Amino acid sequence: MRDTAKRLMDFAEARMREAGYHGFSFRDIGAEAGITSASVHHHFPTKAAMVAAIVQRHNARFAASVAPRPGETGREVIEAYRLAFRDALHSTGGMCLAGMLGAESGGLPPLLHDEVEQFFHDCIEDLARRIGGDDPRSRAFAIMALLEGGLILAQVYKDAAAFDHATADLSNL
Amino acid sequence: MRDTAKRLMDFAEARMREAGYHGFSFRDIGAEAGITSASVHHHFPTKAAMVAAIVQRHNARFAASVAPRPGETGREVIEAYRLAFRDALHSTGGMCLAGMLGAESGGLPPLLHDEVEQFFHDCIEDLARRIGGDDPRSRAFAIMALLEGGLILAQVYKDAAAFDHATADLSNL
DNA sequence: GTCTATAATTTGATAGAC
DNA sequence: GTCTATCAAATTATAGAC
Repeated sequence: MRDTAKRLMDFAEARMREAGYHGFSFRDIGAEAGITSASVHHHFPTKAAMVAAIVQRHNARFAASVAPRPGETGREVIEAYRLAFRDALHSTGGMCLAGMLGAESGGLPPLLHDEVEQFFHDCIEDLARRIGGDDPRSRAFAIMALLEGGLILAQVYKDAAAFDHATADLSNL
Repeated sequence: MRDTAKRLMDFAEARMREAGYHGFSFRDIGAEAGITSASVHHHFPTKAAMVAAIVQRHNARFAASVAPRPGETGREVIEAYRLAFRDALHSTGGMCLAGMLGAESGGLPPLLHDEVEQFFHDCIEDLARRIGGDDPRSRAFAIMALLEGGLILAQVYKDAAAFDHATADLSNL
């Protein structure tokens, strides 16, 4: 069933957000799902293809979680992004998937790098359109940088509060 | 000679800043230095020990590069940090070593995590003491997050200018 | 300090039975 | 869809010669 594929993606994404692309093997996540690595290959032909599917799902989910709301202010848009990152941190933990793979991108298949770049491109263009104010594009870069860096601090301190400290003043950017 | 050990550390650090802890093997960096992996083991007993030495060197170098200057203002301290990150990006490229390993820390030997946490602890305490103003500790978190996230953007876009866009307004934090 | 040789393990992946 | 069996390659690491 498609359900097993979804569970495998969930396990793999969780491990990647904690430890990166090389942080899981098909054996690892197969064991979590109760199947062998050969069976994982039935659902995904290669590791790169599996991770590509996971990144696409991640990008779509994130876009949906920050969808525009009628009458929103610039500060509300920024706060929506902050809460989207914060919710992911509190629910599944670890880094933003795109942030992790972006950091590691020097050693990843090019296909993955393109999907990761798409995530940042979409977020920054979306923010720049919606936040208003002066030089919205540079501020969009700053917002994404602060959110991603805030997740690194939470990862280092193993404490989601570090993200809150780092982003407390985000909407004044 | 100790010179070979230093060159091996340089090669390994460069690869880690681009691709993470799993982004190099002893064979890789041995080949860059013109020796075999067995010879690399003569200089460093294990990969974890080698990376631990590299992180310690990185932490010390960074601390020296942002050493206090008499009469400095808070804004000058923040700018010194920004330039330290920017110089590293322009010279050797890639992520901050501590930022990369911090992101990946869920899959690293505990010893390495401790050294990475030490880097962030030292930076944040140092910033909090020197920047002045309101709530310096939270602002220190924000500064480190923005700098680390700015490097992720530069990595994703393969363009150091992304770091400059993200951190243009850093000293107003 | 460096080499050859090799061990032990892990990994990504395939073939073919059920 | 899942299994057993297996493969080729890579990785970390060690032993011992030069």
